[in-house]
Amino acid sequence: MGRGKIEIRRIENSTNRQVTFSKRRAGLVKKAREIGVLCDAEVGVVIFSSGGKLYDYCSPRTSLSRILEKYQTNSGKILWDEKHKSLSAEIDRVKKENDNMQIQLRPMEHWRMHKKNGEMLEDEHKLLSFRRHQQDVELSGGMRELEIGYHQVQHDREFTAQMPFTFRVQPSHPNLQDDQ
Amino acid sequence: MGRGKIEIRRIENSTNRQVTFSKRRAGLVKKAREIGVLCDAEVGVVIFSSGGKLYDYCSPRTSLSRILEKYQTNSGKILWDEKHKSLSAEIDRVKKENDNMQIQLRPMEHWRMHKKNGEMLEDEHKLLSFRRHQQDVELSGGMRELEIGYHQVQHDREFTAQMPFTFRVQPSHPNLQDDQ
DNA sequence: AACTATTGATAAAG
DNA sequence: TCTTTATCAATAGTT
Repeated sequence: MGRGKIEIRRIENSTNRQVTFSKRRAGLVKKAREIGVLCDAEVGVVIFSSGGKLYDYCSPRTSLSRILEKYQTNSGKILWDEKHKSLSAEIDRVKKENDNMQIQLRPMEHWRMHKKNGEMLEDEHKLLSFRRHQQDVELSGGMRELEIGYHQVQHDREFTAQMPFTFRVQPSHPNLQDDQ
Repeated sequence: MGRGKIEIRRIENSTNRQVTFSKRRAGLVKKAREIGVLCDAEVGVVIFSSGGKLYDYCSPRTSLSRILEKYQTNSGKILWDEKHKSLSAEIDRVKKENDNMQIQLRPMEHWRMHKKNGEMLEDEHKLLSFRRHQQDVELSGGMRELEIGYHQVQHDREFTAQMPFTFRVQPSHPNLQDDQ
């Protein structure tokens, strides 16, 4: 449709190609809009010029995103394979890191439990801590080295901060079973 | 272009709409193919009929997938689908878990250094751990609950909420001041 | 960019 | 649906 018929093959003249591209791109988008309106269809168009410039059209009341979502569920094709793969790979990587840490944490977990269960009253907790601390002293034969480890293993920030080291008692104490 | 001019508005007659859709869809795809060849462009077209049927076209030597990849990098628009969102969310979640564990691990690392420094012998450590564990059992009145906690240590808050109240200890215990 | 002669697309009919 | 055909629309080449 023009002053003469043309073969459908790459236009070698760069200027002509550029001009034809502009004209036909406008035509394509117009057609896309028209079929959308006339036939109540959803249309998405993406065009890259030979220079790499991007143009696109999408029916109103939707988005390329939504159209492509529909495309995937309808066609079964996955358009995001690459991104999918890299995301999945990252998840695997981080999860492995996670597992490793969990293994390292395991020895601490029983210990940490106590702090968590909320069923131990504040006083009980203090007592237990105290007794543990004392055991540490007995075992190690001194306070100095253990203080560091003690504070850190405890892991309960508030408590650790509050626990006074000045507050030592004699080596022997009733234990809970004995109490009853 | 036809036996008469038509307004560009939804064709109410269902049959006409269907027929027009078929014709114009073919026309649109033809135009897409032509601009691709003539102008050395890449074109992707996705069409959904009002009945929800999918049609698409894509320039040869590429794929919708690749075109859309290019679309994203070029436009900066994100066409993520739901799966991607959920994958990204999972990455965030696992990474946070990771961070938490790292914080928990920190004290153990100090502790290990201790060990390396030779301030605590392996046997001493084992003994201490054992005695602590024993105390735990005594205090809580059993292992069962501990096992539960063991698996859930990571999710402190939820865990606290879930923890059954069955395993309380008696309210009265010697307090440290009284001991003396 | 506009113009316009021509071809191309297609609405309606068969 | 498919084909035909009369018309309108798109656009190649020109200015």
